[in-house]
Formats: sequence, structure tokens, C-alpha cells
Amino acid sequence: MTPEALSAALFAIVSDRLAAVPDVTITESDTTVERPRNRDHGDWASNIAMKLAKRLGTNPREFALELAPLIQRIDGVSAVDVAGPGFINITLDAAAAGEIARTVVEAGDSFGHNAVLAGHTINMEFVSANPTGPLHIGHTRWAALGDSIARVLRASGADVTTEYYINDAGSQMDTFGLSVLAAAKGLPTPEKGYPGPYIQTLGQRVLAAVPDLLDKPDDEALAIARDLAYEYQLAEIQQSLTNFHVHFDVFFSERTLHAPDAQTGRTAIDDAEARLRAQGHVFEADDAVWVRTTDFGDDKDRVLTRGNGVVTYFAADAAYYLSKKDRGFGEKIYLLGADHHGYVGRLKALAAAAGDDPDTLTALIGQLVNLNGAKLSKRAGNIIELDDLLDWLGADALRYWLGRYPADSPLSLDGEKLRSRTNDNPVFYVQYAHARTRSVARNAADAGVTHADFEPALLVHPTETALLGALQEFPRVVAHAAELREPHRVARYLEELAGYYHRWYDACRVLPFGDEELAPIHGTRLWLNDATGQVIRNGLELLGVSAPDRM
RNA sequence: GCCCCCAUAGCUCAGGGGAUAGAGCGUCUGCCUCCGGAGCAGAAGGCCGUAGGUUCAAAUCCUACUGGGGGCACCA
Repeated sequence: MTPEALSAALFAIVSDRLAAVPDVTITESDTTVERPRNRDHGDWASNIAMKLAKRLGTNPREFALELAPLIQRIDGVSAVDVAGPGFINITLDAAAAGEIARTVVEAGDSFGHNAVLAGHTINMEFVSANPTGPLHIGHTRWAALGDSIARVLRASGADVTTEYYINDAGSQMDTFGLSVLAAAKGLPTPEKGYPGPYIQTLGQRVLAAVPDLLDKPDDEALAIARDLAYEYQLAEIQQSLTNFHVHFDVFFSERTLHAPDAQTGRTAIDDAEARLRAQGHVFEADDAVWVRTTDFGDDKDRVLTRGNGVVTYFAADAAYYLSKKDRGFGEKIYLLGADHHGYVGRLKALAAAAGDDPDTLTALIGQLVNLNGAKLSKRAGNIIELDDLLDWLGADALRYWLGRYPADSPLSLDGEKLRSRTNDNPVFYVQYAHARTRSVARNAADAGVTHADFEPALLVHPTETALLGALQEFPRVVAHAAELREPHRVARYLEELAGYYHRWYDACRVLPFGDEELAPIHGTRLWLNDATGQVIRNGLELLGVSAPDRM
């Protein structure tokens, strides 16, 4: 008996009761059952009586008492109580509750998958760091969060494309090229150029690839240095992301938006401007070309082409947005740092100007990360690269820590904590629980305990009903995490589940004790043990964290 | 000036209108003769920033205020 099945049965009962009552209707979401905080209140609770009492002109307890005997008749329900102001507390019989252990094991890696977002086509853009240097700590949160959000969305049935927008056009690329070329020449970093040892390395690599670089005319050498260094740097960024278990389906180059079409000679940006103009949103003023984004709630109009004829970054944004629209994404999600929240208004306005409902564009604004309480900034020169963080802390600890807080919560990386192999470091608590399930399974195999026996009615210990209840909740946790774009719910759930598992482990043995005979309870508990391991594994997978068999 | 985010235990933080507000760390007390003690059991610790409002029910929703963080380019 899953909570979904119970909710559906409850819905049928209440709908039936309301059939004769005019003007009072309910939806299936009104009868979802919740797990009471206090387990003495049963396995599941419904607040339907309190929701409807007023509309029915009765009091909640009375209505609840009327429903109770009907709920009692649902197959698998062993007890129904009315408590407090009108809660209906439902207890399942042990066999019905225990069935979930088999359900989980048989579903395997797909347990937790659900369909709440079936039919949604979603484009998610995140990180999008300039390819002029390595990824650093400022990018890590969005990488971890974005990747985990994509995973929970997919697990909930959405069709998701993750995308990295490469800002490879514009003057910063020339600055980058000049810096690399200067390094190749052994000259100091030019004024306002990119400093940093990685520039020296790139200079050496370019020189190694093109030994006669310095004999070429300056503008040719610059183009070579810029383009090769860009290629190397982008590859390094991609490698860092891979090491961080972060996957992008598409790396979208801004340059392609500026490139003239071979046939028409027009660029994607030209086309974007023309389309917005056709919609009546473009005007000329002060020698520049503008979009009237204020018509759509932006706080000022935005320039597409500057007085000097150069297109703005916003023009590329417009063309990029239209590309996403043309590629058929019904929803576009942008992950932005709090320092970029000013972009939201113009992005939404852009969507509206393009004729889309601005609500199909979601900007998730996240707070910036600091390290041991210290703020990090390029200016202060205390930037730390993602690769260094990975070497120092490991991908698992870092991914988990970044994934267990909501995006809008301030977050501090504590190096000591993340390196520690104790409960200071929550990933270990969860991974340890998983390793323990595997260890128990290995020992069970040695002791001859197998899956041949499964008698769910035997799972009656309080720690067993608690653990079973937690396992049942996993698909809803995933669905919620997806709907809210909040993967931290998965992490928090896993910590809770690990706690239930440890308490169960402490109270109930899978293996026969001493020279105790093998009995059905042992095999049955092995199912529960393996189901727990499976759910922890599935949850960690959603967070991009490994589930080791041994630690 | 305008806009966004935050305020919950000593610390770091969970908590999508529900019953006695939770976890980890830290403090105190217990538990290793058999499946991993990286674990478990228990104790102490809270005007959920302040004041109003909505509701049968508010830490949760609304408004104002206080305190903290961030943002308001013909930059990229």
C-alpha cells in the first residue's frame, strides 16, 4: 500500500460521500495523506475533514468520525483514529506496509522515478562561465545545483536539456588573446589583461603547437593565440565539469550568434532584431537601436545596437533566447547568482516581447558561496579553482554539501568540515549507511540468508515500520524536489533515511544470532536492508554523489 | 531612491497552512560477547527578528518596520 494508493482510495470515499452535496467538489490533491510527525499518530494522516467541515456545515471531528469506518474498509488498513481537531490517522497492517521493500528492490534504479513533470520540455542554462579562465569556487554551486536539478527533473519525467552558454564573443576574448600572446612572448601581462599562472601555461601550449607563432604578423599571431587558448581553456573547463560529475548536453557558442549566414549574410542577432521589430518592440533613439522592454515590466529599455554600431551583450541574449524558443523548449530555467538578479527583469521582458508567457522563463537566484566565512572575490585575489577544491575535498563531499542547501540560503564552505570523516560531514553519514547495507548484504550471503523468504507481515518492530514509511516517501520527495527545483530535499531525506536505517540496524538483526536457525524473518529483513541501500543509492545518484560499497 | 534574498537551539542550517518546531555539531550521561561504534539510546538547550492582518489552524501566506547580504551599464 503506497501513499498514492491510499490517497486514491480516500479520494474515492470522500467523492462518493460528496456526490449528493451540491457545490462541494474536491480534487485528488485534497486527499493526499501525510506522514504524521509523531509516529504514535499512525502511518498516515489526512486533514480532509478539517478542510471540508466548514463547507459542509458540520464540525471536523464529526465528519472525520463519519469517514473513519469507510476508510477502515480499505484493503490493507488496519486501524483508523480520529484525533485532535479532526485529523484522521491511518495505520496500515504490517503486510501492506512491508510490501514496499519488495517494490523497491524490484524497481531497482528506477524506484523514485515518477511522472509529475511528464510532457515538460525544459531548457536549463547554468554555469556559463567565460572561457577565459578556469572554473572557480564561484561557479561550483551552480554547477552542482544545476546538475542535480536536471537529474530530479528527469527522474520526474521531464525532457531536459542542460546548456552552457559560452561567452566567446566580445572584447574579453581579445583581452584574453593578448594576455596569452604576451605570455608566449615572455612579456608581462598587458594592462587590464588576465593575470594568473594559467595564462602562462596557455602561452606555452600555444607556442608548442605553433612554434613559429612569434614570426607571424601581430594580428595573425593574436588570432591564433586567442583561438587556440580558447580551445584549450574550454576543454579544461569541460574536464573539470566531468570530474565534478556535472553534465551538459549543449555547449552553446555566443560566436555562432554573431556569425553571418553563408547564404544571406545575416546573423542570428540580425534576425532576432528583425523579429522583435516585426512585433513592434524596437525603436531608434540617440543613434542606438533599442527594445522597449519597459512595456513588459523591465525598469528601463535596453539597447540592442550601440551608437557605434556594435551590438550589445543583450542583443546576443535576445538571439539566444529566440534560439531556445525555436528549439521548442516550453520552459527555460536560468540559474543565476544573486549578483546577476538584475538580469531577470530584462530576460522576462524579452520572453514577453518574443510573444511568450514570461512565466515559462524561471530564474533561480542563488546566494553566493563563501569559504570559511570569508567572502571570495577576484579583486581580493582569493579565488580558488574548482580543480583545487576537487583535489582538496573530493567531488562527493563538495557535491553533497553544495546540494544540501536551498539555492537562496547563504552557504559557507568549511574546508575542515568537508575533509573530516565524521558526522561533521553529512555526506559520510549517508554514504556510511549505504556501505553498511552492502556489508550486511555480503554477510547475509555468507550466512545463507537469501531473498527466497519474504513475509512482510513479520516486519512489525517500530524501527521497521518507521523505516518502511520512510522508503515509501522517496518518490514523493523526488517529485517535490523536481516541482520546486529544490534537490536539497533529496539530501535531507537521505539523512533522515540513514537515521531510520541505523536505528533499525541497531534493533533488528538480518543475520541469525549465534546458532539461531535461519528463519523467514532473516530473508524478509534482507529485503528491507537491500531496499534501503537501493533508495540511498538512487538518492545519491540524483545528487551526483557516489554510493560506495565499502568505505 | 527603487528592486531581490535572508533572519528558527550556543554554532551551521532543515522545516510548501496542521497535532509536542527538527537535524548535525558543541555540552552532559549511557551502550561494543556475534551483521561496520564513521553507529545507537537519553539529557540539557527556542518570545521561530518586531508589530499588525488573513485562517478552524501561521515559523510557513499578506502588509509595515528593524537588522544583514546583493543588485540597479550604449560592461562582458
